[in-house]
Parts: sequence; structure tokens; C-alpha cells
Amino acid sequence: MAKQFWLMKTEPDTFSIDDLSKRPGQTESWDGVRNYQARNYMRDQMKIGDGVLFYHSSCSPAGIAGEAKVASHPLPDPTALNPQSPYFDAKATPEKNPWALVKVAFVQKFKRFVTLDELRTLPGLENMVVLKKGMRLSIQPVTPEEFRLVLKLGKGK
DNA sequence: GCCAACGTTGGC
DNA sequence: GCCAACGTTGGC
Repeated sequence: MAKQFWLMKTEPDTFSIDDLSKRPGQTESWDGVRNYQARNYMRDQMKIGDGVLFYHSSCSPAGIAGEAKVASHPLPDPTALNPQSPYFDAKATPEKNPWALVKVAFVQKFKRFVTLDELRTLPGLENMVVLKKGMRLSIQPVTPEEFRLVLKLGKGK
């Protein structure tokens, strides 16, 4: 399948683009996703090398902080099996763990943080999922053209 | 901190 | 399988 593109949300207080860039191998497991639609995107559609817009949510301003890429096949999410984890799921077992993750690798931090407001005003992004009212999904598909436009903006061109 | 929008749960 | 109640998300 051709390379696909995604937007992945994270709260920068918990895990930011800078945190990702400081991880060993600049790679981290995207664990803790507990929404079926978001899980399905990871489990069923993501491929190694897919492009990721790294989105900072629940902060001011919210927006896209950088670029990452999918760095692993889908794997079972071990936090679902860990009673100490905030993402623990009592229904999950090692044999039957419904939750998945992929590893995500740092590509670049944007020279210019691209705010939501800016995305709203940019021609060509009218249908971008993250701009839709009430959209809370933490993993969203992005079109190649949207990805290209956001990257251009983030690089400061 | 507010609250609209949405997903999930559970009684029936 | 419906749907009201509840919890969560996330921008403001």
C-alpha cells in the first residue's frame, strides 16, 4: 500500500515532541490508546514509514508541533495488562489483548509551531479532520496534500 | 473552570 | 437493541 499519513494527538505536559526527540533512538511506543476507531487505524492501516503530524492538545495554543513517522508494525499494548498503569484494562489478557500500539519515531520539530487557528485559515485544509467540530479522535487520517501543506508551514516557508 | 460533543455503559 | 445517564475530551 502507498504511504499514508496520520495525525496523532498528545498532551505536551505528558509527552511532547521534545520528549520524543530525547527518547533512545528518538522512538517511543504510542501506548494507552483506548478508543476503538483510533486503535483500528493503528492495528489495521498503519505501515512502517507512514508520515505523522505530531499534535499538541489541551494546551494553549493547540496545534502541530512537528513531524514523526510510524516505526513499527502494530503490537499488543502492554499497559492494558499492567494493573499499575492508568491504561489498565481488566478485560485484557496476554492471550487476548484488544489494545494495540505502534512505535513512533521523531523526524523533525517544526521551526514554526502551526496553531489550530492557522490551520483553519489555510486554503486546502477545509476538510481536515482535526478542524471538524467536536472531533475528539486521538488518531486521525490526513491526506497527502494536507500533510504536505502543514509540513511546508511548519518549516517556515 | 466551563461546557459542547461524543463514546461507553447498563437497565430494561 | 434502545437510549438515558454518565464520563471524557479538548478548545476556549
